[in-house]
Amino acid sequence: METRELRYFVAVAEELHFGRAAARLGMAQPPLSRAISLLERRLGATLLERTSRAVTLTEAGAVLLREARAALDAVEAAERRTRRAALAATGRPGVVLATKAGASSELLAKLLDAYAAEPDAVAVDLLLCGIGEQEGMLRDGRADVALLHLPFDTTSGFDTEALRTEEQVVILPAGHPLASRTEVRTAEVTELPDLPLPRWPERDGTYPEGPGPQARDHAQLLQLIALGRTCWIAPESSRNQLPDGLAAVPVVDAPAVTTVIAWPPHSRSRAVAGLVRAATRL
Amino acid sequence: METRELRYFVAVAEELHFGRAAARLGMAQPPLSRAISLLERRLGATLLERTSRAVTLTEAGAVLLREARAALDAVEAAERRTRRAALAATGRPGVVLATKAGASSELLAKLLDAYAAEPDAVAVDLLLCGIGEQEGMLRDGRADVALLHLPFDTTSGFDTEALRTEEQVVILPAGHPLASRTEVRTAEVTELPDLPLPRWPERDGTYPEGPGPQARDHAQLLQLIALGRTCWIAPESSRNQLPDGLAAVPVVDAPAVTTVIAWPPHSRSRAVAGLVRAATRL
DNA sequence: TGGATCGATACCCGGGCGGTATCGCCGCCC
DNA sequence: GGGCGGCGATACCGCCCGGGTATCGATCCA
Repeated sequence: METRELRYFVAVAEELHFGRAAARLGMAQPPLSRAISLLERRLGATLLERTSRAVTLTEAGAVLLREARAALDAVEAAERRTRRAALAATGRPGVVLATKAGASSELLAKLLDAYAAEPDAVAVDLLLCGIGEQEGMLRDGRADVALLHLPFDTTSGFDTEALRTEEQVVILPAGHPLASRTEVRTAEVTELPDLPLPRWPERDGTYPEGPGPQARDHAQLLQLIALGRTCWIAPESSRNQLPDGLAAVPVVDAPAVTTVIAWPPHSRSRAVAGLVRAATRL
Repeated sequence: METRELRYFVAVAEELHFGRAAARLGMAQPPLSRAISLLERRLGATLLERTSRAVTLTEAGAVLLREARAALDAVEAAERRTRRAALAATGRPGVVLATKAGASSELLAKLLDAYAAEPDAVAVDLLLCGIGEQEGMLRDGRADVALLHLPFDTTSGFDTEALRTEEQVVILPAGHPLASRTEVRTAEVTELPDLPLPRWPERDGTYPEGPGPQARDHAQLLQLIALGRTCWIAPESSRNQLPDGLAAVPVVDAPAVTTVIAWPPHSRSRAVAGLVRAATRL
């Protein structure tokens, strides 16, 4: 199987429409139809059920869609990492660290300092990601190593080392009734009619429906809380950078957040190894 | 990048010789040379350093070799798993479980029994592997799920669930001086001049050099021990199936062996999920 | 210095991939 | 209910690219 065929199949399987898939691939519809049916013949499997009105995935098609995405990610990663390796050999070497935009910068700063102190440290390029984007970055080679936050992110398929576990707090306007409490429960926070939880943009840039205000980044969020429009549950380390006018109260039944450093399992890069070593020594 | 190019590069990188690589690929040498240099041009990276007497990998080439192998495994897995899914849809569904040939069958039997009792259980095809082969089987789709043994196997890149941890024993002829001891240390076993550890075949079928007798499988090994030609360190569960004339003595400083069930991280198969569920309930 | 080895280059050919035109099928709507 | 529109499949065509043979050029060894 060639990656071209996999790309074609993924396009059709995602669009469930040969015409649109062909447009997305920048080609005409007939050769795409042919390529798919040839693929089906070679695999000895029906991947798509077509009527002239609708295209649906078969069981085998669903399997191939999952596996093809993983395979294409691996091929893309091969290409990107090779390019980066070549660049590193003849120029400035570096390593790409993916981290959640707006996450506590304290641990990150300590990590960067500790790594910079290593004898063979190279430049660390930070890749600030939206929520849950880091895994894809690692998988397709845009990043070499990432900081993930359990249980929100999944470490599935990566090698990891746990760095720190912390409880969560709710961040409120200082004047709010709950702000004077010594602790709260999750239910009390999520059901506050006056402070609905904010809405974050999806991958496509649109916001989900709901009562909460729209927030695009960490700074906006803090502003919205200060204005008394929303509240937010966050790891307790975010207390350290809390501006005036905001209060943090422990949420006793919220799951503990574990920060882990993760890297692709076959990574043999000195830089990644160095970062991991520095991280575990923190 | 097309998988064809990756296959070409891996062949050359492994052989470090364009002629031999071309022969292995069943093609002539000139188009192979062209394909590689085209790949290098497109990547903007020198992958191989050639003199007319020797070919060596560059830094970038080494990266691509590792990544390309992983990517090709993923593509192969996509193909195999799709074929199996299609087969399962129109015939007898099944799941392939890779396990070490000659490992303790007791845990395996319990697992198979527990899974068979599940309401939607399908047939489990056993794939008996040589030492350390299971990981490759999982990676390239020849197996759907595997039983691995830490610390000998690595679970890198898979999702896992630990099933059991056990200490190790040394298996000796019953009449041997050590057989009456209540415990021994690793050094005492590995340095026995009268019972050198056996040699296992490599991937290519050849045996490493050494004093020990050659063994091909578990039965042969037990025979060799009974004959007083060798000894062997194994998990204590192997005591259960020990024939007459053999004795087992705990090795106090040998690492504990953990049996884990492992599966590819993006697996969504009902059968794999069922097996894992059954395994964790043991 | 000549031969052997090995990768690169030059040139040619055929198949496969992508394009256009068109068909066949099936809902839908007037 | 028949015409129409949307959609995937088929037919056919042209061209590019991947693979083949012949040969060159460099390097090492005798």
